Amino acid sequence: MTGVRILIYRNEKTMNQLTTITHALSDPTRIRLLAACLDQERCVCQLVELIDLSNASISKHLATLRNAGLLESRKEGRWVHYQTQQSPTTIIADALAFVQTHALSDDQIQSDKSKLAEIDTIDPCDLAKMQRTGCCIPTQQGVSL
Amino acid sequence: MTGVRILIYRNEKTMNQLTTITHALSDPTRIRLLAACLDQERCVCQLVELIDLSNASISKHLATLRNAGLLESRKEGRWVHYQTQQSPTTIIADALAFVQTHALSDDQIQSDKSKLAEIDTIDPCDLAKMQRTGCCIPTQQGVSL
DNA sequence: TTTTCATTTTCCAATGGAAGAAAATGACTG
DNA sequence: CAGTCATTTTCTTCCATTGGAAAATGAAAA
Repeated sequence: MTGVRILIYRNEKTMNQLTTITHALSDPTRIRLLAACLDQERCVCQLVELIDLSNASISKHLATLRNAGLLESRKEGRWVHYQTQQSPTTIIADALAFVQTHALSDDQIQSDKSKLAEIDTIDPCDLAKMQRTGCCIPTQQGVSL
Repeated sequence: MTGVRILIYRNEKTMNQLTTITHALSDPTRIRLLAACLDQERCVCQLVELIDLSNASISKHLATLRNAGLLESRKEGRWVHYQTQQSPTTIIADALAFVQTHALSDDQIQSDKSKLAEIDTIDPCDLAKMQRTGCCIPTQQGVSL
């Protein structure tokens, strides 16, 4: 058989997906949220605790990241858990790698890491209650946060 | 000497640079401009010819890409030539590679490639004159564009 | 079933980005 | 120097995005 068919993929939605992803990555709050979910799953109330914005705003930022395909969410009762896309296409994998490579040296992201370590020591139910009531919850190590 | 100093770079401007770059990449017109400059230097009038927007808009988009560090410009008399950053930092190199890898399969970018090949056959002075006067310039192969 | 509650959506005000027209720049040309 | 001209900047308008408050959702708990 002579002659070679070269198949060239032309995808008219490539641009759309590309700019949806870069737009999702163009906001510092969303970079912080993504970085917070890079190494482990986080529930919304943990992310609200991390970042000083209303839960409505955090929720919208998370939706933007999920719609771009960078995060995925899992519902467990009343709680929603977010983590980075576990079945990434190459473009998503590359975008996540880009953030992983270039965001972690940022001071804010570093201090977020520390605060997340603290947040991890608190029962999410207590976290949510604190956010609801605006009060601190006493823990074994004293009063948290 | 015992003890190891581990130097951790903490850069408070990392986030700023990261989002400046991703914001520059979050617009289809800017992706097209960047893609057009990936393989060779282009002057503004060539890019205006490629994309159906005012020269003012093109100029502003190019400035955004240059301010992000993705493009660099070279002035030659009244003409300004743009090309991709020739001394890229790692984040810039990664961003350019991201576009190179994921934008080229887009239909619009593909047809831009074809049109750029046509544009390359035209003397930039004629191009500028066409844009000035709104008239076509006859060429050896007939009437261009 | 009614209440509680974590999260999302809706609504509105404020901000930011993108577009073109026209003025301004800065450099060649006569 | 005056004129021409490629490009950039300014100005204004329009549309998209962000943020919080409050209503809506939907799932557990009482």
